[in-house]
Amino acid sequence: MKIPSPNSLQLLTVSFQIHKNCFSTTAAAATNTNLITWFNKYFDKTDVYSWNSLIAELARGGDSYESLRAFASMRKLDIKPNRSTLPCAVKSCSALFDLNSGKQAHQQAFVFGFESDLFVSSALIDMYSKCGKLSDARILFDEIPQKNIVTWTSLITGYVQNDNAHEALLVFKEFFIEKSEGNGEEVETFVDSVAMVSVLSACSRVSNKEVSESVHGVAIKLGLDKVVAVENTLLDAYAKCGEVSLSRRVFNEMAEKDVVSWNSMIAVYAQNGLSMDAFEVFYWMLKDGGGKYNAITLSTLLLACANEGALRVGMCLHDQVIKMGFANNVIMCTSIIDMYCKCGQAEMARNAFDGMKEKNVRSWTAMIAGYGVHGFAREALDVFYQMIWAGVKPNYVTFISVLAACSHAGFLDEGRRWFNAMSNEYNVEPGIEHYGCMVDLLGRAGYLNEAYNLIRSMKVRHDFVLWGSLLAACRIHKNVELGEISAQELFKLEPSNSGYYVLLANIYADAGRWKDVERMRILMKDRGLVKPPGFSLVELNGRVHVFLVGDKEHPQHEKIYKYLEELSVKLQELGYVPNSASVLHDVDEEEKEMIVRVHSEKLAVGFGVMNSVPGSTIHVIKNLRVCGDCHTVIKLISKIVSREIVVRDAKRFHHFKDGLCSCGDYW
DNA sequence: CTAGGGTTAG
Repeated sequence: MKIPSPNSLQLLTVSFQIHKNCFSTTAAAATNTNLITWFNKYFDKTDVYSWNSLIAELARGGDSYESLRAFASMRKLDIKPNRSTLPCAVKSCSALFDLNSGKQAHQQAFVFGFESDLFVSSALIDMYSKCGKLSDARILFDEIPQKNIVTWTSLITGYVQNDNAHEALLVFKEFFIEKSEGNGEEVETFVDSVAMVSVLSACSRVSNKEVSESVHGVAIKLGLDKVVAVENTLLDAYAKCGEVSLSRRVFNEMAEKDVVSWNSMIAVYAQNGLSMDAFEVFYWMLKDGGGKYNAITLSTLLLACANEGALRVGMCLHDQVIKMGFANNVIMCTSIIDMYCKCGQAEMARNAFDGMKEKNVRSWTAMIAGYGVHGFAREALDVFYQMIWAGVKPNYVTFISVLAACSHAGFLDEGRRWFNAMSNEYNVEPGIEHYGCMVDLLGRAGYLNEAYNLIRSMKVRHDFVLWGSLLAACRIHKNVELGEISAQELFKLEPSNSGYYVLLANIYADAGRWKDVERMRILMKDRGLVKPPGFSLVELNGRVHVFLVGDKEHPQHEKIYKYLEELSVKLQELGYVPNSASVLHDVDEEEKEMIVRVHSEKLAVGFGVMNSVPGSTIHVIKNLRVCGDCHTVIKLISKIVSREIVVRDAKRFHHFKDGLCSCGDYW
């Protein structure tokens, strides 16, 4: 689980008084009642049209299972299906991912001579590709002599949904060229908005700006660029290749926006860490969008809260989820678990998790990952064992979470065991992330050479995560030689990430190699790199307070400095000596000490202690990793003031209590 | 009485 970096330097003060603005969940019943009335009055079991209506109506209403049952009953009575019967029946098979019924329907189509009917064959192509049988879909497609746009679209969508967007685009290109060669007009009548959406969804997965732009051009030329669904997919396609501002432009230029448009824009912002923008669009949606939002809206907003660590808003959203009747929605609950974990509330996450009626792999994984970043490896592994006991098959991400949990707590033996078991017993091949966890785990335990050899022996390609983990381990275990090797790799992989230069500089500083420290400083300067400013957030009474290094903006800053001065006397009584090694040595000793003393996390903790009820837990969120000196100080503060202090940094959670930290001083 | 599409979680 990656810990997001909070982005909001503004105060996130959100009041949530919008309970009336939501989609009614009780409106659906009416259509079913109508169907039953109709059924009792007019249904003639000997009439194929009656059956068709029934099958079609059930399929439209989303009850594919009943639709298929109706088809089976009809066949039992020996009523011959006509050309309208089969497409609906096949569609229901696709919706249920029921390959066997699909094959039977295919057989029926063959028997009754509808195999080459375009409606039937399109539905069959869709059915085979949704059931993962893309090659069968392709065979069917190739056998159709006169294809129409729906046939082509079915195949294109098939490729997209089977993770081959590249091939999907090639199919579209083939179609486009074929049609353009005859005469240009034919293409215009041939491509419709559904096809356009399908092609654009392929673009969004390929995530290449030029490709998306050229398909956008095609859409404009064909006059399809003002169709809402096309615009929505286009918005997504631009976002997926990192062009958030182009997404916003598409969004702004839309004449009409539907709930998908709003949700997509909110999701784009939330996924890119622009949480405030996500909320701004949401408020705009409430005002101008008719105020109708749904489960997906809430799910994306929960992600924004998770990014910011905005617990209060997250709890309001949770409340709203319950009020709107989404509490049993698996995706929704998983978002809630994720939000609570990233807001430092592992217990609340666990409550939400235990209350779930049904869980899927992702829900289990979210809980395991959540416990992991908190350093609660025992709990994470217990959930993992329960998951296996429940018969849920762990996937690639589950094993990342399990190994990450082990690495955050230093569970070397269990980490090794699961690293081996994942491929041997569960058929999941380790990828870069799993290796990353193992490097972390070995590095933490001091097996630096073993970690180094593991990286060197890897079959998968190298990555900054691996060398980054090793570099961090070298810092802790003061290994200059391997630290230099790791840093060299990292400079090649990510030359503009200032963090690596700072880490290596700190390793040199610890070894007293000041010339090398100076060399790093000059190197950073030459490459125009600056250390991003650190800031910390504390949420208090629904307001988020932001502290920068040496902050003088916060209304209480003078009081906080005074309080920290008082604390520092007590700290020194406990034997604390300021350690400024975490500061890049570009300032003289005295100034360094000053900077360390006013690191944002110290200010945030001081503020939290001063302004909250004695005995209550303090939650702080930091955008960078917590510095060594602050870590020591916060440990001692937790003892002096008898408070539990929870700090989320860029990598994990630290639970400070009674002078100790849950990370075991390794992070 | 008939086919194909867009947004969400690790």
